[in-house]
Amino acid sequence: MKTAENTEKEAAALLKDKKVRPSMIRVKVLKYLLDNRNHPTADRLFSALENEIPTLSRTSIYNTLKTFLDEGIVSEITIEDGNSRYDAFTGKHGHFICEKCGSVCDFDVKCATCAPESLKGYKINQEHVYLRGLCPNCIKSGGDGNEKNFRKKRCKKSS
Amino acid sequence: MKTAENTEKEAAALLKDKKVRPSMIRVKVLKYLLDNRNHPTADRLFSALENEIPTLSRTSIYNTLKTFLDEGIVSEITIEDGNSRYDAFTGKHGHFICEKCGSVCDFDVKCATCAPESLKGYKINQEHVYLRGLCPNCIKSGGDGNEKNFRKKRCKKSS
DNA sequence: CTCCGTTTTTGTATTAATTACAATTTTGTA
DNA sequence: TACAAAATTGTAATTAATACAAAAACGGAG
Ligand SMILES: [Mn+2]
Ligand SMILES: [Mn+2]
Ligand SMILES: [Zn+2]
Ligand SMILES: [Zn+2]
Repeated sequence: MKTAENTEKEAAALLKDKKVRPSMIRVKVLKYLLDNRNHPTADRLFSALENEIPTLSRTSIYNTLKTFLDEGIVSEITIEDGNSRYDAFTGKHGHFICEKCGSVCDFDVKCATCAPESLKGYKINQEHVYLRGLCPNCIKSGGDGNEKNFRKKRCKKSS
Repeated sequence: MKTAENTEKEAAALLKDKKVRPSMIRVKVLKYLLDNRNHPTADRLFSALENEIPTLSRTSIYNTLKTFLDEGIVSEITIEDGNSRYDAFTGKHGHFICEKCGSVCDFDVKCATCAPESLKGYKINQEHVYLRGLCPNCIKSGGDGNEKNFRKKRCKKSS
């Protein structure tokens, strides 16, 4: 089975592999992302780790994520405006966001969108497929999914 | 041919169709989006229209866009974090953003991503396909597309 | 181990997009 | 024309993200 120690070592190894010094913060951030495929925001990462690392600062989270992005260790999910989320799972997949509860989950993208011929001459670095809608939980708990205005609200906490 | 007056009428008709009162601001915003398929930000819309409507306020742009979103008249493109863009072209298509110059262009999405079976029980309202990379212009003008750190900068003006 | 330059982390201030909200203006209609 | 409803505006507030410089931790040479 996969123990906590295991993912910690896995994270450290992954970082060394990419020539990123495996500092405590970096390892813990990457471990969190490997253990929790919940596509956290920077703020959620901070909240999740501030107990474990009492001196942690938000700036460190942003610095760490920027390093990871530059090295291709994580990808940024901009499915929601003004709240970037991060993903360390590198396999090709799409993201679904529930417009009511804000949770983001993965799904398989079957047919590649593949570079269309109308983009000849363009260099394509990343491909993202995003779906928006309602998750089963939110469908159950009222709301037929046709309400207007279930748009993003400005709220610090989001899952 | 399509005259300026024509798109103005077209915009007004589209609004009436959706039971949205075709006020001057609403018509001009929608007309701009129909005439210019450049996926403007709220700020770009404001800049484009403030001459024509000297009393215009940014809040009105935001209000207008919110109304349009609620009525499904435009869609929001969150391809870039912290800078929503808007699109009045409702046909199914994907968006490419150049990571260097920030321009956004359309492309045809051939094969539908279509609701995957792993999302049974989910209600899907929207589908977005985003590509990121370099446009031909930016490839020409130096930069092989493999630089690190050509990520978003905080800058008011972006095309 | 100690010294010293490099890297990482932190704290604070700043930027900028978006929202909240109340006041004002405009509009449609009786 | 008169009045209620809707649209527009201005200002203040919120908040994610960045800039930047100071402090701390690290790591190799001697
Ligand atoms: Mn994912
Ligand atoms: Mn488009
Ligand atoms: Zn939900
Ligand atoms: Zn470009």
